[in-house]
Amino acid sequence: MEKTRALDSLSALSHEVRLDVFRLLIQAGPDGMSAGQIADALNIRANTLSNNLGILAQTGLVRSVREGRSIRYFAGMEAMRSLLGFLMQDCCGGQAEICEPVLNQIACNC
Amino acid sequence: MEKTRALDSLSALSHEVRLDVFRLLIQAGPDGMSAGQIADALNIRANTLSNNLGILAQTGLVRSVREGRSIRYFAGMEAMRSLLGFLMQDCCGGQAEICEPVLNQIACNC
DNA sequence: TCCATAATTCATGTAATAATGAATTGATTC
DNA sequence: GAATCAATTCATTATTACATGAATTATGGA
Repeated sequence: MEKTRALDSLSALSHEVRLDVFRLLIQAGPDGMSAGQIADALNIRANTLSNNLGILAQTGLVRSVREGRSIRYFAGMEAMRSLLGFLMQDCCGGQAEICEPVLNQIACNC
Repeated sequence: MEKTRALDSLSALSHEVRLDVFRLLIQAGPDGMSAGQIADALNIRANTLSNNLGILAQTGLVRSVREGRSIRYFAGMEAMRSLLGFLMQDCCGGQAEICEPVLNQIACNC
């Protein structure tokens, strides 16, 4: 992951609504949730949520699929894992072999 | 980890200087680096760096120890690990047992 | 075709963040 | 105890992000 994307990802998560949305989708797992379900669950206005979903989606931290007149959102586990990889890159003074196998397991079967 | 601290941590990392500093300290490992060494390595003014180290330190993402007239900084691996735990909490629709053992290994022997 | 629902886009006023120069605190050495 | 070096604090200015109300696009059903 390049630095610009890491910064965008971290910036996306450093906002209460977006953090709540991301964690909700993490917890929802493979089923995901529609925008309306997210708005109801977190009590957020539709346009505010839409803006923030867009910001998360730009980073890959959430993905979306249209289903009829709804749009279903999912946590982007791959983006999450590569963000963690970037943060921990060359950890511990070059002994990367200690950390990288761990990070490779964050995929979490979702 | 409570949400407020997670937001502060993510906000701290979503800034180019602070992200560079954090990753540099991750790479430096257990030896850490003095503020002056960090400033030299990243070509940052002393007061700018000091402000940003302070913001990182508030979150626990960096720790510091005075050594004579220098101050030595380290990456705060424990804070990092608990941030990841918060982000991934109750991952995958309640099947937390898939993810938590992985996160517990991020400690990375540093 | 017309209406209702789901979600997004746009425009605006407000508030939070950041970089810099100057001054200050703390620790060492002569 | 004066001088020096390392790091921090303070005050100012400029930039950026945010929430909201109103309008718009897209889909499905009557």
